[in-house]
Amino acid sequence: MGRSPCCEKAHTNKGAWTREEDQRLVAYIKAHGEGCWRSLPKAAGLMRCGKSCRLRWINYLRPDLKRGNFTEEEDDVIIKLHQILGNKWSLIAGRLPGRTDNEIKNYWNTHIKRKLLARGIDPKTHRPLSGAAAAAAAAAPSSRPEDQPAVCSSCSPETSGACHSSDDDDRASALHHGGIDLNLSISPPRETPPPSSLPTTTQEAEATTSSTTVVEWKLRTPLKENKMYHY
DNA sequence: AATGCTGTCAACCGCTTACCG
DNA sequence: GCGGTAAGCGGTTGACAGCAT
Repeated sequence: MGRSPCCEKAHTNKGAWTREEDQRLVAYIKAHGEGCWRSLPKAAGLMRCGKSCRLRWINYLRPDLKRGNFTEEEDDVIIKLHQILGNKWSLIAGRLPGRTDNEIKNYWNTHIKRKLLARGIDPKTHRPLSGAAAAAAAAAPSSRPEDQPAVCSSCSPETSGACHSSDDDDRASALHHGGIDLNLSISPPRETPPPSSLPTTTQEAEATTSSTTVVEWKLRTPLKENKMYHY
């Protein structure tokens, strides 16, 4: 006895989404809101499974998404949160308005991991690499003081990786690391960014002015911004 | 110009968790 | 409390773009 499939695979599209599919999904959600993902594809006239629709909406079409490069501040927050939370991408994403778990996960795997390794830090444990790995890292170009491990000053390198083992200690740990209040209390993720996190770039400013504008901007976005489109 | 390699990231897969009757 | 279903999550894959040779 296996799991029942999430959808009728024989009659569903897979792979990259087309512009028309995006438009259908956006139009449906704008009209009816995010409801039952399982029934949404049929209602919206999409030959996709609900999971696929949900992913497409959450990771690409949501109007409150912030596109573009991660800032140094975001990098730091991700590193600090990962040190505390581990691979809990959705929790990390919840602290970075406009960023998705998938985006952060990809960014971690492609950029931050390498950045930490270059600093001689094990991206899994956030502890300094030992032996040959450390030597190799030492030869790497980035060895500035500000590039030193994101390990709290009161933790020794030997203990930093395991110094916050208790879940009950998350809040204290958040305050403990880097001196920033990460406020890890549980709250509904993906909320609209607070006024204090107003966009700074023109594009971001445009992206927060209206949902319609953003969706239209995304659907107009050239191939470079969305290389998976096969329009 | 052609080919191979590498980096990026959207999308899929399968497992876990939450919810409901 | 139990079982079924839907949603959520994290790991992985694969297509594409750009760079190096």
